[in-house]
Amino acid sequence: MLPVAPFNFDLTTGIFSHDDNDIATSKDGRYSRVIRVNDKLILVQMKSTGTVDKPKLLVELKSDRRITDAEKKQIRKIIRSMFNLDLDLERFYAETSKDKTLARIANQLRGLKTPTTENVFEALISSIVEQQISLNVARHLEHNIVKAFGDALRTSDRILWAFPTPRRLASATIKRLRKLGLSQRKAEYIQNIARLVADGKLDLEKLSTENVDEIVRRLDQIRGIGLWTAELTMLRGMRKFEVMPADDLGLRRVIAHYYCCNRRISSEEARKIGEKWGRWKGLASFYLIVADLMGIGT
DNA sequence: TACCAGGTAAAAA
DNA sequence: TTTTTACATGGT
Repeated sequence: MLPVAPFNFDLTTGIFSHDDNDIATSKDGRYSRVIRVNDKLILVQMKSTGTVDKPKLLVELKSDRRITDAEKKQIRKIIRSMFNLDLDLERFYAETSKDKTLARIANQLRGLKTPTTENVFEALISSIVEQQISLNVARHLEHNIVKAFGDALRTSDRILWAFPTPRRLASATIKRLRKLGLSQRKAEYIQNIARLVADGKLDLEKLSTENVDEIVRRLDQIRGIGLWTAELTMLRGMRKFEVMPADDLGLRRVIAHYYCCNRRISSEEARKIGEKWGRWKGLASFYLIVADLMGIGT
């Protein structure tokens, strides 16, 4: 499989997958995760056989059921979309090169592509879980949800989990969700949204083809979704690279770190700083967050 | 021990 | 209309 260059496979897969992760693992240069196609769980294992500037991926599929050619094709499409393999990063770099701080960071993170969730539903539910609480706690809760309502695939040496379907979460009781550590409210939000999606009353994939303002307007009408959640969902699940979640405390902290001498800044100030990134506000934000995470560029 | 953490909706003012 | 408060839980 050929990604659009540049693409740094190890950097991209390494950020959100670790050897001890139960959803996506990265070990010895090999990235593994489970993808769901036609209700079949398929283990996808990938490794890089190219370079950042001549990227090439080797993809292996495993399942206890037969995988049809049509499904193989579908999986390749999902992989291309999950790692944004068709995204041309050179355009992002070129169009934001006037910002020397970002340019320096981008140079060090060259080839980093933002991961997109397998479907919008996953991005939305995760974002709701992450409201207000620390990322550490949120990771815990998401883990609980996946293990309670997701599906497991046994591999030779471990168990990997696929994110719950809307149908499964729609059938979850509030009591059960609360037992996982969610607040009463979040349990209600999640159950409600899962039901809307499962019943076909909310088509998130279709919504993602709309423009940003329309998506915010529509999502904002749903209980439990505000601007922050809508923006995070668009960035993580809808490939809206122009969207910057400026209300986000973590992003504001990171922007303050690189642009405002660590002074606490408001979301308005963050948005103002983000203006210089044009249609790449979201991707630029992602780069800054990763840079901060890795301790790059002071 | 309290307080904060990558918000939101509902109550109160 | 604007401001305050409750909410779950792990870390400090």
